[in-house]
Amino acid sequence: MNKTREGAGDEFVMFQLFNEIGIISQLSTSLFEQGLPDGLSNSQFGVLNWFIRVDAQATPGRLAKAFQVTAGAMTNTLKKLEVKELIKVEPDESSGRKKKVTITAKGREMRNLAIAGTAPLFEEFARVFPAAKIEKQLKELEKIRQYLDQRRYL
Amino acid sequence: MNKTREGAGDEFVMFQLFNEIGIISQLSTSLFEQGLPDGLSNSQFGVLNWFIRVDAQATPGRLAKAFQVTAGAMTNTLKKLEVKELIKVEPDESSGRKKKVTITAKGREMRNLAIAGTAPLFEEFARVFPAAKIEKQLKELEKIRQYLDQRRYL
DNA sequence: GAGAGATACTTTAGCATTAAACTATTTAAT
DNA sequence: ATTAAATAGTTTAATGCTAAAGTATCTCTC
Repeated sequence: MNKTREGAGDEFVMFQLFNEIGIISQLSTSLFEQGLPDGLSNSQFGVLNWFIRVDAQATPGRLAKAFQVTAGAMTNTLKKLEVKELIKVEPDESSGRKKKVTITAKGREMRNLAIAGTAPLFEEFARVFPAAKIEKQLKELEKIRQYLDQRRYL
Repeated sequence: MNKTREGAGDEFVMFQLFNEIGIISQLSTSLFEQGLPDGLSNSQFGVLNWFIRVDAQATPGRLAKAFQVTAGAMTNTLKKLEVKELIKVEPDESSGRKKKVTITAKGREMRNLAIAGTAPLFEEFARVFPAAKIEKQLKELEKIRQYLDQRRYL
């Protein structure tokens, strides 16, 4: 969202909040990607990490929902990962329009490299920002995200 | 308690925070842009609004810093605005490599349309989220942003 | 069982962003 | 004065994202 906006207080604060969030998103993504292995983007890492943390397989649609991006965006990300052989994409037995996506051994290695490469950054943040406060922060932001997510289909 | 595990937890929370922030940034920008006048993007609005709220003129470099984007990104945004005649770009008297950017009358009108078009959204948010909490949130996020901003030049 | 509608995914066009290479101008140092 | 380095801005190539149009497949209703 955008910067300073004139207006009556309450609305303006919300505007500032989105603004701050936009900048943090940009800066943190940029910083994070510097720690990622050669050529692996934030989005791509997200997908690999999902396979380790959530489920061993998924459809493109499920992943798109998980990351709150459009199906087109996910198609794009998956294509990049497939070319690099970090994931495998197969037709789904149960339905002709679905696809089954899984992570490959090479994908797991890459994910571990990514974790290793970015760990120092997160350790640093954990030292600088008290976890208790961050957790509170996180809960509030989750509410906002949930509202936005529900709101978009209006 | 296992100290190692605890430490790992702290880092994970930070990871989640950035994740949540990324999604909110995406969703809020998308929602915000729906309220903008035809063809005006978030970034473009940001620049127009800056001229009203901060200063009547600027160099491209100053704007790039203000929005925490690269010079190339700002060049791109300014070009779009110039084509639409919402800003005017002139050579700077004082230096041959600088440029002087100002907003046009048309640009002011467009900015006002943008404010009008997006006001309902912010009113809605102000109704849903208590301003006091948002302000606290904002202050915490500002700290994180400041840290990130300082951290990036390391 | 045929047609309408929903669902899953892909493609295209357009916007944003970064990083890095490139031009041009100004400043500083020798 | 020359030359080297810093500064201001642009360009290019790559990424990400959305929205909207397009394809194919499944499901449901009549």
